[in-house]
Amino acid sequence: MHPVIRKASPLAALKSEEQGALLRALGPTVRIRAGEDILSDGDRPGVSTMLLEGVAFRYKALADGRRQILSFQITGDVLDLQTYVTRRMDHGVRALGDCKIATIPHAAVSSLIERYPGIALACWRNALLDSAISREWMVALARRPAHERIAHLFCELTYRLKAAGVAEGDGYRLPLTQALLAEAAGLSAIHVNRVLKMLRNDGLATLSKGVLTVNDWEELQRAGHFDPTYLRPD
Amino acid sequence: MHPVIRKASPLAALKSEEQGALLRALGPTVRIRAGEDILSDGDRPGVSTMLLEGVAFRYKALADGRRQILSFQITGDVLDLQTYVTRRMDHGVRALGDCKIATIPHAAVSSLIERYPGIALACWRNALLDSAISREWMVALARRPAHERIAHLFCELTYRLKAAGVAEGDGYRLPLTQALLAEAAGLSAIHVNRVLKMLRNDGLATLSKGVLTVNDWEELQRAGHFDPTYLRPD
DNA sequence: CGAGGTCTTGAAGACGATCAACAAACGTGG
DNA sequence: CCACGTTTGTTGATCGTCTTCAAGACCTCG
Repeated sequence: MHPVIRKASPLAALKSEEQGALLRALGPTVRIRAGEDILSDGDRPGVSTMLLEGVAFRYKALADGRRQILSFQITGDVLDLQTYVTRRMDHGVRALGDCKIATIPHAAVSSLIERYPGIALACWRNALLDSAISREWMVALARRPAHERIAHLFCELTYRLKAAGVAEGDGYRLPLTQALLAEAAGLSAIHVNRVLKMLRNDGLATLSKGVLTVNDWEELQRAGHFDPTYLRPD
Repeated sequence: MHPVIRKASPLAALKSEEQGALLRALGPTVRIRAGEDILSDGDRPGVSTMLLEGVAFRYKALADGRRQILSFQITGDVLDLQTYVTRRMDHGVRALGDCKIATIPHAAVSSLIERYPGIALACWRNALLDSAISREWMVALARRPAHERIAHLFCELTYRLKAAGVAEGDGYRLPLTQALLAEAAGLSAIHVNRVLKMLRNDGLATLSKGVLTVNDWEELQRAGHFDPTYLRPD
């Protein structure tokens, strides 16, 4: 299997004929450096973008300059299939660490989903997984206290990255600053700092110098009320 | 145009031939009373459900019994096209007021989207609109203070219901209790009460006996930082 | 070595939750 | 029609979580 079609991804179910067609439609690989926008709010791209390597995040900017991170995307995710239908991006997508991407012209998307129903279904599945993650995250933002939110986010990222075969072992590279974590969790950076200290002291997880170390996976899941069911599209 | 295919809905762009095919595929109309589940968490329906009349809401229950409302659905929305792909509901959908629904067997969905690409596209558009609303709501839950959240929610509902031609004038029926509003806004019912009092005293909006009256639309939009762009799929 | 980003800690204050009590509205049955 | 229990709405008081302000330590990289 091509490394971009990572295991456990919605694309993994594609027949090899379909995988080949999809990969052939991809344009050249482009490197994006950490912190750069892959897609900006208001863009009207004529292509759809696939994340080949690295971690990126969706975000919205508020009028006063604050930002809210909406979700994280990992290797193998299609970042803006939506622009194929709606044309205009209503949020930005930014590289967390260094990334590699490739694009597919919307016209090629058209003929792919027309010719290969399996690809259309896989894209649909991908979008539904994103929605499921959004729903779970809405509940966390609205109802869970700070330490549960952070624990839950750590669980989700760890689970997804491991399922994708991108992360291994107890500690893995995750170039997330406390400020970014605050923008994801709907908290202030200062409070994130205090929560991280608690998680560290309690021996659950440690985020330091861009490496997330999960010290007690069972307890971390409990702390974040994490149930991975929503990540398995069944 | 059939009243179910309400104006401004993603389905409104369908050719009349496609509309006819869609409507013929619908099963008999079923009445649902206020407060009843249309779909429950964990359901594996063999049909997809369309909301013909009324307002419903998606929700998730937390382990401790609290609930979070994820979104509101109105006349013409397809409630669980997702089960066509993922089979299992990961949240519930409940009737806010009395509703009418009709179902379409998944097999019929299959042949519809196969035969009429326009229907597939409209369904896709419908799903993307839901996602856009989720994103906006995530920002509100994470970053906006209570009165902005409530104002924003009132704006969104008013805008959508008017665009759909379901609500008219400055006051319209919306059987929303303060407790439910709290479950949607991620607040306590008591605080919702105080916020409503403020909105009422400031002459922005009044929610009383299941009727939402918008007293000052311009000011309400400002108070909620409401920009309807995200509701127009372009 | 200096500069900017990141992390850390303390103190004060705001926003919203919780607790407690009561009023008003509503539906039901007597 | 009234008595009632239940749901919904209202208000006050207290408390806790998280924010904001302020300052300093650490780290990395030119």
